[in-house]
Amino acid sequence: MSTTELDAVPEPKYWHLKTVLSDALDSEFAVGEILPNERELAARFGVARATLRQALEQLELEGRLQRRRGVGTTVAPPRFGVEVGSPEQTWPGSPDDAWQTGESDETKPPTYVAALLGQDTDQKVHVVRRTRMTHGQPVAGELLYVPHASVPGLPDADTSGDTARGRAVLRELHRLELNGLERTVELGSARADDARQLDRLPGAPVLVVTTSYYSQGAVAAVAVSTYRADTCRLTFGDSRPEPVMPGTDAAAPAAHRRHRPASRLSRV
Amino acid sequence: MSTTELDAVPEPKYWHLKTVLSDALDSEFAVGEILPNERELAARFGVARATLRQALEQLELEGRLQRRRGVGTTVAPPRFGVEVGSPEQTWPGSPDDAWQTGESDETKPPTYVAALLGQDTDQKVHVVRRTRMTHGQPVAGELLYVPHASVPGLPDADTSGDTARGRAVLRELHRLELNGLERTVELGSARADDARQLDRLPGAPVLVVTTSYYSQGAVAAVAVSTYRADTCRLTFGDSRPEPVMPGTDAAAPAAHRRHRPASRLSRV
DNA sequence: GAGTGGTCTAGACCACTTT
DNA sequence: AAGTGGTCTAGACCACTCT
Repeated sequence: MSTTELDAVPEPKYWHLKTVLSDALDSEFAVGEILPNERELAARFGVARATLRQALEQLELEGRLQRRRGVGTTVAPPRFGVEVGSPEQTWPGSPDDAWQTGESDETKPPTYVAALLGQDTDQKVHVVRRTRMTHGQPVAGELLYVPHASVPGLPDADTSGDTARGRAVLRELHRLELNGLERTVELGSARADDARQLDRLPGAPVLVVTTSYYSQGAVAAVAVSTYRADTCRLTFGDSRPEPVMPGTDAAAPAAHRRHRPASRLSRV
Repeated sequence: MSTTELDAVPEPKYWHLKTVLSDALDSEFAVGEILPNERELAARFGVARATLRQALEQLELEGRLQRRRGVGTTVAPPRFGVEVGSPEQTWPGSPDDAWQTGESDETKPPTYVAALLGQDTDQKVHVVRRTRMTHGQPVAGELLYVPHASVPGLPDADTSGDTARGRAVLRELHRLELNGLERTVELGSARADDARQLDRLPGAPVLVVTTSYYSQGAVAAVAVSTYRADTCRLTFGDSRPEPVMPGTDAAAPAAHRRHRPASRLSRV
């Protein structure tokens, strides 16, 4: 079996493998279909399992595959577009937002959050856990940090781990005027708790969105959201010059919510 | 039952290793310092090199380390914050933007770009290559796709691979009115050409930002930018609630351009 | 219990950079 | 030439999900 071509360019095997597999996915497999298992695939391509896995890992990173221990490897559907930056700026927990409020707690924030909030590290804040669902699947987890100063009306009674308390924090937060917000997006890997929440293994790649909510010139709250990087495509509707039409379902420019906007990573 | 449940959780070695290394980085190493080589580290921790590498890979993914073949592994500086979504919406190539215009070409766009542009796949468009530099390092590469319809004034003379032509395309583009834009962010892996441009190996993780520029209700141009995920933190200055005051320079909330907002991935 | 992906080992050689 | 990280192998065992 002369392996055809390309001895001139010492392309790594796993890289070439990835290309071959990628093509095969486009032409021979349907979404949701299960691939042959790793040992079989490795044998079929004449490589060690570790090499085969290196290719699969990349394809999973690109959202083309989904692997689950004990089950198998399946062809992933195109990534969801999850809206992160809607033109109308609202506090977290607004009636229309896609998050489910979870437990609330009261702890010292991590240093980088304390820095964003402009307060000392040893000062406790409210922490509200939230989850974002799409198509019945959890796509993101969030920790919302709210300093006591932002929700002065909240009684101190501490029924920790209570979802009712989480809702109370959000309700109090809404009394403030929202003066703007700022976001950053970076790559991270899922901590153990995030991973569990997202139905992934620890270390899975996530997109970390950090949002600072401003009120009266100060940071009133900080949200750290971790989105599954394999299944999500974050969308920002910066957009639109026309008069704001809140409530109306995305009167955004047409032609982009297409049938299946093929990922840039698929075959052209 | 009677025994403590501590060993009930078999944490993977590489995961534990990563934690140990992460702590060591914070306490014993300075930015830029080189670590012992992989064989030595593996021996020191009593694991196989592959296992050690699994931990290093994660730390690199999180932007904590930087590895270069033939050189060694160094402690990475905190991620840059690169502004992606400024409040003032401008065409690419505006005088203040951070991009260097490169070669221009004329080819068929990939299918997903054609879809965004709302035109057939076999129809050629202008393609302008651009590079974004920060601190003397390339942090992003971009392909800007401009349909002929958007730049009717451009002569057809094709001196392909010319940077002057790239600038001409941008200049013509600026004649249009910009009516809004839309962005998506997703995780990808660097193609061979991107990798070369970003001084990384193919397959390196990148943040892919896709921007659709709208003019008169249609998509006038599409930019696909790939940022180094290991070194970049994308920032979006969504911000600002006050009545829209175009032209006025972002009266954005202060206190957020801090000295060095520690990454969420560093020790708390 | 059978089958899957996840972890781990102990080697080997290659591609690259520096000396 | 020496030293680094990058690729690859051929095994082994573990954790998990199904039936």
